[in-house]
Amino acid sequence: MLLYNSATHKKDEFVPNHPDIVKMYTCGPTVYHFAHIGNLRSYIMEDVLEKYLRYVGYNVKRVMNITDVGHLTSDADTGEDKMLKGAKREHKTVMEIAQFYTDAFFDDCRKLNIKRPDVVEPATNCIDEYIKIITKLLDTGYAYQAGGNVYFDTSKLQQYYVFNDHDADDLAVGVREGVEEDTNKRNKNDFVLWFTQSKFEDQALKWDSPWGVGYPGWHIECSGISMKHLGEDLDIHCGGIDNAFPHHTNEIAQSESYLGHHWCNWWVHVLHLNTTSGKMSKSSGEFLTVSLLQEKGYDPLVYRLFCLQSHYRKSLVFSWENLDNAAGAYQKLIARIAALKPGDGEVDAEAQAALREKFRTALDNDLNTSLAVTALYDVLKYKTNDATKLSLLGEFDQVLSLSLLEKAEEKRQEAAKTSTSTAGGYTVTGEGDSAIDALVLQRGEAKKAKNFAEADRIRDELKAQGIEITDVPGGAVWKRV
RNA sequence: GGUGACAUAGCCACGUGGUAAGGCAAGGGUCUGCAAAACCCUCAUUCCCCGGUUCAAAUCCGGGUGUCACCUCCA
Repeated sequence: MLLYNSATHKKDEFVPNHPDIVKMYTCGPTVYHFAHIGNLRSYIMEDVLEKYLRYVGYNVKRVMNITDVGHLTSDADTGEDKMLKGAKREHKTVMEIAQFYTDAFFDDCRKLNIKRPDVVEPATNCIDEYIKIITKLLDTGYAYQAGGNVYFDTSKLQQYYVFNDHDADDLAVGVREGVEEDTNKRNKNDFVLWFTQSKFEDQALKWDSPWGVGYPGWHIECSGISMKHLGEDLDIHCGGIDNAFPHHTNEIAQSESYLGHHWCNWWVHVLHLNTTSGKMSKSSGEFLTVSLLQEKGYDPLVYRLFCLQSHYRKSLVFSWENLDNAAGAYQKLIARIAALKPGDGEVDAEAQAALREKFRTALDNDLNTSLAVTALYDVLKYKTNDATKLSLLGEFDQVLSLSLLEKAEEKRQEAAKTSTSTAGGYTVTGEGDSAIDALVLQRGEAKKAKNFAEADRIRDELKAQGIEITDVPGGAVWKRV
């Protein structure tokens, strides 16, 4: 498959380092607050990538970190630890905050059918790894101590900027006011590998190290965790586009300096979800969470479909109108699948191969999920039996994870879970409530007598109770909506 | 200021040189007392603008304009 690589700025044919396994690393959440749906867009798209790799036959080992320490609100030495900030806000300990929001994150993932990575590793579990790496970087001259901290020396590198052509001097311009310069740094881009106790007042998370009691910098975490679980090389490293610089740039710097050789082959960056007024963030505008979508009556999978209809390398604009668009599409899609008959015919291998080809061609081209969704409609429209269609839809959904067959089955069962009352040749089908059946029968009588005012009155009355009546030949069907 | 993207119908969106996918919405029809649902049909002579290359350009090149992101915590 062709997969765009931020490091080469083009689509390259994906070939893993080892034929039997794809090593994939994903930057996980900083668990100081709920994830917003923009955060989750990245995880949805990465989930599709992982599942597609498995679908085409690769074994995948995927590792994700949980940032529960060391991620500062500023890249200088003066920022506040995000975890500590979250803990202060909610009057809890850092570990309580981490646990709570880690659980919340995976709960959101579950709702969006995002598979849990094979390895999920909190940053605080790997302190020894970081110390090992930092020690060697100091020994080999890639790092230095200053002001109690350990810094990575970017001037020791041949090429620091990997993803874009920044000029070091450009970085000075446009730096936001209020960010204090860290005078310990020898070079503007140097970053902290290890903070010492000077950063701590009375918080619990600190570890002993050769350079004093302290805690690790943010960037060292991903390098350490990746190497711990995936070894000295990596096929794919993914994350949000904002991580490209400085986070991933710094990861490459420290990892390759430590290893002495090339580290990761593919860098996959997912673009942001924006609102109509700009970038989505936790601090401004509506804080859009999966729970909020649910409160507003949306199935979280509607949001997944919304993301899949776009491409991961295009920024996507969220609006309620756009989400409604996806909601309508999802509902119709499920209804059409529910109308297919499971036992209808033998699976037609020839038809299957033709349709499968379209699906694979789409995803083989840098994960074109929009066309992969179109492939679902191609299946529904194709002139073949329902058994073939259902088998293909189920197969494609291994990758797309829209719960197509499950939702369709639910819909079928809902339709089957009904009772009927009959009077005068008029059959009422409902959810088993004789009082409501009686009213609907009354409406049938009124209709028969051409008393449409009365018929509509009863329909309105039931509608006020959240009950919807649909006329069918020889009777009516009612359900709670 | 630097860097990198993007610009296709009312909306979302595919398309990477050979007569503009798909979805949502909308309109018309079948059905219905009316609705709803379902099904059928319709819906961009044109792809931000101006030049150029070519037998052929939404696609390539040059120049504009606009939007967004990153450079600074953020997925």
